Amino acid sequence: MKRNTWQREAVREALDATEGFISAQALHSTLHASGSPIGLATVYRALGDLATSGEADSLQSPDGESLYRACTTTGHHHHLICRNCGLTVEIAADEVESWAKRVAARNGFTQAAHVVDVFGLCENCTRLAAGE
Amino acid sequence: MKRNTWQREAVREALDATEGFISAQALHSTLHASGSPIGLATVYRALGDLATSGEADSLQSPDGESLYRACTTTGHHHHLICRNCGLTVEIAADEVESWAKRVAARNGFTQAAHVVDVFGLCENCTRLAAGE
DNA sequence: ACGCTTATTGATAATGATTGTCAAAACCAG
DNA sequence: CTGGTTTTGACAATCATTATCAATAAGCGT
Repeated sequence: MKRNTWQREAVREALDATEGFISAQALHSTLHASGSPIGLATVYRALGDLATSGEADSLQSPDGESLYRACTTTGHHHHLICRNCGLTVEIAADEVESWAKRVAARNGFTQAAHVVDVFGLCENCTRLAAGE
Repeated sequence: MKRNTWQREAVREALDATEGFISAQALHSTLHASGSPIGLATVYRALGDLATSGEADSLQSPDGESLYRACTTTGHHHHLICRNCGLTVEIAADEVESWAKRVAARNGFTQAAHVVDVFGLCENCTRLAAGE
């Protein structure tokens, strides 16, 4: 059975309160900083569970860390991420969903999961970069 | 200055000879198996260089490893990767290209790069998994 | 061909994120 | 409250990758 513990709540809340993606380590630090004695391993477990149950998104940063983010929408979706400031926009992509399925099927693949993320410079950072 | 060493050549060749993506560790093992005394650190360095110079593609596997692959096509393309045996199919995706551009533009993003990879089980591994 | 300067190598230590372990504590149904 | 399990958390273990640094070897000028 799945139990409700304050730890899991704490992780969920901390994640909700976070803008953009955050690493498990960083989230653990944040929690500690606000006085929670939660253990690191527990944060990993909680994040893993949230990701599995679809309540959180996860992706790999270019340097190999796993980053997590609270899902605002319930469905499956992808991200548009500013590589400079970390701003994240959730994007629905039915178009891509069906494409991925089609391509997988055409090649005999099953259980297709996909990683579709767009990195770029957001409007703001574009301006900054231009003026620099 | 950039020097030419047999080690770098060896890595390039081993990568060329490999179907699909391979991890640095695996490539090192392969090289060792074929009698090369090349060091692990050197394989990492060589792969990093190849990736930087655009002679190789790199991506992160879902479990955090960095995978490398010699570029066969010069153009931009994506991958369909078997998560069990590593079989890789290169897929062109004009559809996705234009989608990514459109989405980025609509949100004010510039310099959009994207990561679009589909992981699944290839025909073969699907059969194996089913019979298991 | 020779030596010299300096990039490169490679064995190993260090790092850093993540996962495994397992006894103690917490949860929830009855 | 009590019993049966799940969950926690401190810490060890793992695993990929990076840093260290003395020894080696590339490629230049001669």
